[in-house]
Amino acid sequence: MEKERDGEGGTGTLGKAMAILETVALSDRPLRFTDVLAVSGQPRGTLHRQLSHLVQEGLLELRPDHAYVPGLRLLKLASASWARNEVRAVAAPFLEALHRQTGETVHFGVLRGREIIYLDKVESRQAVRMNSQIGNASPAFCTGVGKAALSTLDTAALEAVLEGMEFRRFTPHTIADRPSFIAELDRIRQSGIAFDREEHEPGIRCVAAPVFDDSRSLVAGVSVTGPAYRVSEEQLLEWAPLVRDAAGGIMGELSARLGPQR
Amino acid sequence: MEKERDGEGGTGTLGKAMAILETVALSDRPLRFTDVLAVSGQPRGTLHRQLSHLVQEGLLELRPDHAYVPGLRLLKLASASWARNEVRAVAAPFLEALHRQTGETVHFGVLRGREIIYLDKVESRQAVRMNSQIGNASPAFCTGVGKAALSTLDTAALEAVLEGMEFRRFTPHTIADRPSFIAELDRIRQSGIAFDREEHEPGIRCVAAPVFDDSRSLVAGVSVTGPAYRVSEEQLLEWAPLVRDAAGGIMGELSARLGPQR
DNA sequence: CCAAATTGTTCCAATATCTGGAACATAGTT
DNA sequence: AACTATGTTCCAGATATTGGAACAATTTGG
Repeated sequence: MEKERDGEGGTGTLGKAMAILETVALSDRPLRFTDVLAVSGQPRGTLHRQLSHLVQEGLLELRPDHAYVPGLRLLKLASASWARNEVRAVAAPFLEALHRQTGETVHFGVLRGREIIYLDKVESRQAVRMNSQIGNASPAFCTGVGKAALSTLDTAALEAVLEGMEFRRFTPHTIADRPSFIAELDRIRQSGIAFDREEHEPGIRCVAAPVFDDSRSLVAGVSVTGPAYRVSEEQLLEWAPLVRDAAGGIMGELSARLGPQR
Repeated sequence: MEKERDGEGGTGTLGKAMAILETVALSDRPLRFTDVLAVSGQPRGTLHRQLSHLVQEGLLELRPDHAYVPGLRLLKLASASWARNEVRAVAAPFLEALHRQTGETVHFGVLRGREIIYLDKVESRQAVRMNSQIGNASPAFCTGVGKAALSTLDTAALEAVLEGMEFRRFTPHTIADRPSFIAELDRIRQSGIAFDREEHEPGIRCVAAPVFDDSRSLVAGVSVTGPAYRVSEEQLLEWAPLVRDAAGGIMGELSARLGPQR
């Protein structure tokens, strides 16, 4: 058997189980046993038992056609994770205010490694439902919220994140090399505002501000997003102070509410 | 070491990890190490490593004040689970139609053991956000959706669910004993419609219809819910056909879309 | 201010659990 | 029917987990 794989794994059995769970859950199509086998690189017997355990625990479901799909137990757990998230609860009223002021979509996401995980979203005219965006992970380097968040890291922490970051080019405007990206972060630090000029999705612009605490145990961001045909770059500039105020308000409330007792 | 505990566990390491995760995630307050220790009944060293693993995997987070809270990785996984749920996707348009017809809140949930897990919810006038209800689990025996779902089970399956069901009395109207409940299910089978007459929450009424497939591998329900002051029992009766039609529509679409290939 | 108690963390031999190769089933195909 | 691809089970050997006890850090009380 292999000795140690370094980078990933680490948590023994649980880590392997989670790796498989994520493979299946984050795939965009149902995977059959053989599909997972190819990705995981584990021996058949082993993988079979691991998948069985995941199914028994309700984390995966095995459909009659032998395809594995994410299980409902994940939903139950996540609903708790979301409902009890203190940071999200503190931010919510500020997000709603920002939405009323701008009329456009407001996002709130936290940095996790090289990704931004969206915790909340406020937008208008749309049937109410768990937005596909919430819980979604996007690359940090090409989103407004992500760039704002990254701009607050110190040199060491930033280096750790940049190390091995894949600058995938999503649009012609994506900042897709390290020197340009570092220059961009400098501009963001100066102004306290990050722009996304169609860097992640064509036709989508956004203005964002960072939300963080002293120890950087929380690194997040707020943004206002809109379609380019409706939201000019001048418009983004006008909204910048509002976004910065919202971010400031959230930080003030956080230090007041969470600072004392912890 | 203990040999076998029967009832729970079963999946070895993973099962134990999930039990702890659930303890922490579903608790209504942040638990400290000792709190978890008391509930889990495991030795300190063991529990400590298990919690560490969960934290390393991002399923839990350890705050500076030594309190464990649900981690963000759960959100990421759940978002995939929700977005890719085929049944939910099929049901969505019918739920929206039902909401337009009634103007009240529409729920869609699937039966999982003795609980209903809500997969979707459509309601009006409310800021868009992941509804706290989605992913939430409610007892099946006292909700409209739950009773509708249970009414479709055969004797054996129903017995398995009733076995050990706790008929907690949530309101004065809760049907809280087995004979009455079985009689209620008979009525529901006759009419194909379940009512919740303030049985789960005071002041909340609801009318529901079951959604299921031939093999009962899917057992779910749709409902329309409203406050008693606005929604009379006569109103519920008027809506019953609409709810039944929505349920029928979902089932038709399901058998058409999922039947052939699987 | 120091002692005692509480809470959290680390260590390691014993052992339950997981691993993985191979044999065994079960579809699906020619 | 023979063949292939796919899924499932088995068991000796490798590994991770267990749980008691010792250790460290924090809080409480005299």
